[in-house]
Amino acid sequence: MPASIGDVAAVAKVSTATVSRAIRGLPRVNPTTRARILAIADELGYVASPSASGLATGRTRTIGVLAPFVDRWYFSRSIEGVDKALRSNSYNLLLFNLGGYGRDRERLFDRNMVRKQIDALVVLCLTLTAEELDHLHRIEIPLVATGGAVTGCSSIHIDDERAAAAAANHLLSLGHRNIAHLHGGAEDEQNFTVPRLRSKGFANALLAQGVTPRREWDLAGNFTVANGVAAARHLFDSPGPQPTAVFCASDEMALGVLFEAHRRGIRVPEDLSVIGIDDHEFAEPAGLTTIRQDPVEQGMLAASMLMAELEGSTGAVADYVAPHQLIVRSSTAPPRA
Amino acid sequence: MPASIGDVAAVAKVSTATVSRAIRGLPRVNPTTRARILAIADELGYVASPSASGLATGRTRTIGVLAPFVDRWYFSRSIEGVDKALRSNSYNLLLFNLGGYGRDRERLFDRNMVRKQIDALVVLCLTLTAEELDHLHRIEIPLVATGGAVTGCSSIHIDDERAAAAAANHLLSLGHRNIAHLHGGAEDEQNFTVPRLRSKGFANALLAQGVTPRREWDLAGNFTVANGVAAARHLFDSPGPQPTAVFCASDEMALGVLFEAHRRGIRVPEDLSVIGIDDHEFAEPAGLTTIRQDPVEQGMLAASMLMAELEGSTGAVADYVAPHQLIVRSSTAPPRA
DNA sequence: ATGAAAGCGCTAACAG
DNA sequence: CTGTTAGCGCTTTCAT
Repeated sequence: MPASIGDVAAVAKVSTATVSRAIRGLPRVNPTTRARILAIADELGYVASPSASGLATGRTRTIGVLAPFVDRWYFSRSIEGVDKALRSNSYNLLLFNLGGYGRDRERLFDRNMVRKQIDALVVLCLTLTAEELDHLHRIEIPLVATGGAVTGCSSIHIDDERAAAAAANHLLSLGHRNIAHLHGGAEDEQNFTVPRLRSKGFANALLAQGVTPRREWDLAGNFTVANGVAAARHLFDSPGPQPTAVFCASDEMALGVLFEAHRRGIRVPEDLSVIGIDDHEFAEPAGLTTIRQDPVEQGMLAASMLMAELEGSTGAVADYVAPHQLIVRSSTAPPRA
Repeated sequence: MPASIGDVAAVAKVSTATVSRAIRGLPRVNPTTRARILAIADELGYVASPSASGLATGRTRTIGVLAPFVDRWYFSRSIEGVDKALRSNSYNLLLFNLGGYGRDRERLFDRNMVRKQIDALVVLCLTLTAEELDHLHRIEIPLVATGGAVTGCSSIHIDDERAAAAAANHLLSLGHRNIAHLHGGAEDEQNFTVPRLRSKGFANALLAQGVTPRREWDLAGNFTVANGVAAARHLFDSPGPQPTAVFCASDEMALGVLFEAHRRGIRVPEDLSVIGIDDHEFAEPAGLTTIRQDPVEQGMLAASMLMAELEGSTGAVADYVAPHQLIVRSSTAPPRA
């Protein structure tokens, strides 16, 4: 029922080839003819079938986004960014949600995905196995990772080590020496290099000031609020000396610490300073000091690189270190004398 | 380069028709032959081209999700739900993000979208214009809305009026009579019936107890934390009597109120009770009393209905009232005597 | 149970 | 500037 290119051609009394050229704005078609064709196409409500042109050209004008989660801050913001860039260029966004790490990656890589289905792919915060990368490269589509380095493909991300160091240095410069560390847990570290880098940046910053991180103040979370709360409970319940500050590898965890501290009457920043990384939507309302990064920008950049590459700009996809910035709010202050 | 059905057929020494049947598990193909074909297909890494089969069948095995935002709680959770259901049935998810209300809806509806591109569509929390609905129906694909009623199409959502009433009744039963109301703003109300329904449920519940909502305690937010903070500031800064409780039409706004109250030393629930709707990921960590709803379930249901309809179960797409439930935490208590 | 052949709707040379 | 002619890769009658 929907008008096909043949219908338009018939009404316009031209060949389908001409209609195709006219609609796609290709050269070598009389301006008058083009106008007439466009008018007719519009009237008939004609829109080229993606399947048909996809079959004919090998291009789907669709870019895939592979993410382990879609409902966590970094991911949903990145998707927003990717979409924003695609939207203004009439590209479609096909979402591949793993629903956690590990999950059914295999099925996704082996079959369904990426098989004449998308023209390019952006991988969000995921470390790919050599096999997966190989599979992806074999399919020969442009590829870019965001939110963390991925060996074997270009990526866009902040310098996590320096970002963590910046957070640590902020606390150190305020005079803190007893700093707890809430980082990503085992699962995250396995799937993702970021937690490791942030931990390293934190530890080195302390060491550089002659401060030795304490074993008992090293907590594992998994980047979620719930785990921030759990870690804070564990920390606050521990006997022995308490830290005067806590560095969290993500704002979500930091917010969890804030909630738990509040519940216990531990005043922030008077009794405890808290700093995170991200500048999550809730950071400003909560007065959380943090190291800001902008996943929307990163996602837009990733999509733009991919589209440029697809349009022929070889080399458009490249590594990029996104900026980060310390945002001081009210959750950090000098330790009590 | 990627193996095509012809390659498989050639190696198996059968026709492409047989390969097609074998791969898709259709009847009328010798078990032995099928096994051989499957083995060969696997070895060759053969996967049918979606464009080609899409062109031949008119089915894309892709379902679209239309949302005004992707990075807000309800939406990202709904997407997760839709995806979860699709994933287990090898359907793809094409994301149409409006990037706000109004935006470039026209372009989306007129061209790109929904044109041999998706088999069905789920619309998230969006009121469609008669024209848009007409356009969608004209394309004759199954359609279902989530998170709010949409005239002219089936939808899945909680009974917002009763949910709001439940929240109000909780406060009333605790003894509150001076209750502020933080609801959706103009833009939300225009695009979306939910805010109106929640406001109505709240007001009626109060009226039923002989309590008249006060004009000056009626604040407009837009469902975000930032606006919750802004509204709370406005409320707390106002001269005259202060309410003993505030009902927020969403948890995100309620969390904003919590943050601002905390900043000012207003104790919750001693000085002020706060209740929201949603059971946002941060509600439990923050101790926020709320009316719970589960967008993941709603999204899964929406996707399941659509897939069933596509598989031939006419009438599978239908209206459904999702459950809601009062979750009492530590942000509500009787008003001080 | 299997094959031959005709498309699905569009694009891409190649002519004219 | 425009038309002809092949496909793109898969599905689907209709035969056999």
